[in-house]
Amino acid sequence: MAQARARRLGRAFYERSSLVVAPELLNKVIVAGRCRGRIVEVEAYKGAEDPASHAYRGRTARNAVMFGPPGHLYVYFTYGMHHCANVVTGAAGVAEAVLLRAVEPLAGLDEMRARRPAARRDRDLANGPGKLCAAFGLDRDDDGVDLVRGPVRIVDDGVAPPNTPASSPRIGITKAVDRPWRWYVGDS
DNA sequence: ACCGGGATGTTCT
DNA sequence: GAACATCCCGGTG
Repeated sequence: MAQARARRLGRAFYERSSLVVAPELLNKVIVAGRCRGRIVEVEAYKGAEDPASHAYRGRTARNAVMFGPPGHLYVYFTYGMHHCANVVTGAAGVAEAVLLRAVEPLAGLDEMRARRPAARRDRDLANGPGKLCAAFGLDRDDDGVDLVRGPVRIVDDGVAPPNTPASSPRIGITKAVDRPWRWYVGDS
């Protein structure tokens, strides 16, 4: 079926609370080079009010991008092996971000398979925060890239977010585990 | 299918 | 020195 032309999200989209931006990122498309994927799972983190956030105890070298202007990528390295990618939201100086937890591959699957040899099925290429960074080739070099003007981008291709996205507590954290700040596309 | 443990190195206490 | 916004493999049922 015909699809509206993809349009890059503007700065204003990101300059809002992570709790608002997170569910709206569902069904948007992340693009890096030839690779494209539909965002199907996200989590919100809110610096000062959120003990689970990297920014909770203030600015450090690692989390500096979270304190910068919205619409940039915050990429960090963890567990000695994996990278995770976040979309920085909120005004400059407000350390909020949305973790990209899962993406459904749309294009560039050959590149993704080459970078994710452990994935047995295509659906396993990017269904996790570390996996999607590997599949799309995101690493520390992408920390701070501008999603509005830079090489990695997030676009709206005409597929609306779910009207009532499924939500649940966040995953893989040990603090503030009760907050239902994870959203996902139900049938994915 | 589900569960348990090990890998691996940066960051912060 | 501990914790970590994770992933993979090999066990068992």
